[in-house]
Amino acid sequence: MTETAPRPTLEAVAARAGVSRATVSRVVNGGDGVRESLVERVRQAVEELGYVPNQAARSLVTRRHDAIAVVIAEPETRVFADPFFAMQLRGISKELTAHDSQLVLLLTEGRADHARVGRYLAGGHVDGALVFSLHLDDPLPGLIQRAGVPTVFGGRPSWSEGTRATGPTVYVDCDNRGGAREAVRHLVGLGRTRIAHITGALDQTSAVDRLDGFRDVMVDVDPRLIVESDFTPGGGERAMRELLDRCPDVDAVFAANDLTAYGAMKVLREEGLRVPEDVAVIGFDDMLPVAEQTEPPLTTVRQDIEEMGRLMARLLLRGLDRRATSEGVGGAPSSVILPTTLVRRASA
Amino acid sequence: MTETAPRPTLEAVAARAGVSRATVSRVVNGGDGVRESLVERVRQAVEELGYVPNQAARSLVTRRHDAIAVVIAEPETRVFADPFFAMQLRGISKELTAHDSQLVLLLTEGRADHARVGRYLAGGHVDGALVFSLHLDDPLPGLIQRAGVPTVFGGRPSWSEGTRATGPTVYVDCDNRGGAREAVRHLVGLGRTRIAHITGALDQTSAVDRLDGFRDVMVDVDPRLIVESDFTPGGGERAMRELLDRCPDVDAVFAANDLTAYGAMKVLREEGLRVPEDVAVIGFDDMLPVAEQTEPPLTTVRQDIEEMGRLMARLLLRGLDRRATSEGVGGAPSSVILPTTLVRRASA
DNA sequence: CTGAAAGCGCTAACAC
DNA sequence: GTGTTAGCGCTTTCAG
Repeated sequence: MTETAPRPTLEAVAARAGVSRATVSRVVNGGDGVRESLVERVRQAVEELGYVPNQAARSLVTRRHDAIAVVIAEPETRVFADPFFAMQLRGISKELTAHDSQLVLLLTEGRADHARVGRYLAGGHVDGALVFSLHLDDPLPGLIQRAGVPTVFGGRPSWSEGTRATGPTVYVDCDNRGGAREAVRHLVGLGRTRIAHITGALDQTSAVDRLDGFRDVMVDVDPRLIVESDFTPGGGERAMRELLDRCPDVDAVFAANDLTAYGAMKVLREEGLRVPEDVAVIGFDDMLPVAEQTEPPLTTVRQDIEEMGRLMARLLLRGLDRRATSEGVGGAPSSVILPTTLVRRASA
Repeated sequence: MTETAPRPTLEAVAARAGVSRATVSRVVNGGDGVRESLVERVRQAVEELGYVPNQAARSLVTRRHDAIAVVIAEPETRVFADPFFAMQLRGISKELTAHDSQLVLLLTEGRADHARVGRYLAGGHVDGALVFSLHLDDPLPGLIQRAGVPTVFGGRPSWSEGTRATGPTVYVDCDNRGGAREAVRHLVGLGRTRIAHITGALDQTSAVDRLDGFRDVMVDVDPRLIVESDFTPGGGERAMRELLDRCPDVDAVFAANDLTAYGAMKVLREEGLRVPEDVAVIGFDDMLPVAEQTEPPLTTVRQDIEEMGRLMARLLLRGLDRRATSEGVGGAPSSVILPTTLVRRASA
């Protein structure tokens, strides 16, 4: 705890530099159209006084805040289970920093918080929002779009197919379906014939898309080879047990993510089955702390999570800049699907 | 991307309710000292117009922002390796929400960002800061304190012993030393005699404190039983190998955190040693996704990370409120050390 | 208990 | 180029 000192104002700088407030303002905001000698004098005054612009005063007139909100709605679980959001946040943070914008983090837990977030966003405190819409039935994304705040979503929202009244939905995601296909094809290329899939939580589009990718390749798959799970290690364990029970002849597993694969491998080991000799295992995400630590190291589908975060921010900022300048130069930003790559390690 | 609608102002509400701006302002900010009937009328007008106060305008005059910054300085690694920060953030977020404050997240990577963060904090954009000072030599915490922003630190800062010119340093931490002692005593109670310690990164006070706790109990420990590591699973593996090499007779390991314990157990298994029969293992943190998933489940020292976050926020807010009202009621807030508890599972 | 009036610090037209 | 002049939307004395 320390004391707050009074801050010098534009006025003070102007006085010290012997110019008008307007001139100081111009210099502070880029300084074009001001004589070089004056620019220098103002700069010096700013320096000497330790002047820092008052953001509140500036926002009041510009109606910009140089701040964007990141909304993460997660009733509990996943935010902690894997470092997914931390990485995404880092990507977002980097991009915002480069753009001199601040990151306002809004974490919600349950409906009680929805109203609060809606109000905040509608309140015009931020220039835009980055929202992670994890569950199909989450009302929050809708609320947010209705709030009239420029928004980019992380992960394909469930309604992404159509166009809402408010305009096209912009989102960033990785190629879940294509990545899944590549993983399964790899398993097929290995000569495996009884290839199973442990799904993610099917109320999230990423899980649905990965399942679709699996089906794309395994067209007439024995339905018993698909077992529903939830993206967690514990879920992976339960699913693997069930799978082994239903189909003892399974010789490969494509797990919806690395954590699930980890759980599955644990069960496989307990059952005395060797990976990959008896059962090949492949994950999704390439969450380093997990994928490199399994035994054997996990073959998996990599998505560049940090880049996804960076891209979300970039898309949003670009949209904001566009509307700020000549409305409509270059067309509205559209969604981006990032490619995935198969990372071969030892498990498949 | 959507369009931003014009927002109703206080003026509009006043007109609609047939009162003055001042009255509306009073109602919006608590409404004491206003006749009940008017309060009602204003409330209704607010409702009908969907009025939301303009925070910038308000801040301009009140000089408060109802926002606090969370600064996380982490050159790379740990932020992702474990869900530590995610949990802490959730705790912070909950407390801030209850206090109607916003969370501005500042992630830094390296010195380049220090200036930026320093400027931001000094710029008076937020009412206070919550800072995670992870490394002993990090210049950022000092910078921040100098910026004159009320601050609470997460984890004991290295200089916590003395009092800085700016006043006492307030921080929240768990009882690393006591927790370590308890863990080691437990091992002793199990009849183990060759008890080793794999340290955390010793440029962090938490690692140093846990090591001290270990030493408190193992006063004349064979120095070969202490091996330095870095809080990561890979580090834990390397350390365990070295340990086994130096002291094949080791019969217990106290690892500086769960991730390290995980790495150590992996090596133990590879070497054909049973846990806990041959070597008992105990961790620190009780990071559920890790501790419950190891084989066998990990005995560990639990710290309530979310509560630490909540407490940091509470301490900061309390300090702010105090100075806002009658300066100095109840004395300056002081640091808090949260207790730890030993969670017995199967590994020790 | 309520209203009128004076800014908070800054930007953006518009003059000079 | 540079200064002057209006506010941005809100809170807060100060009268009434």
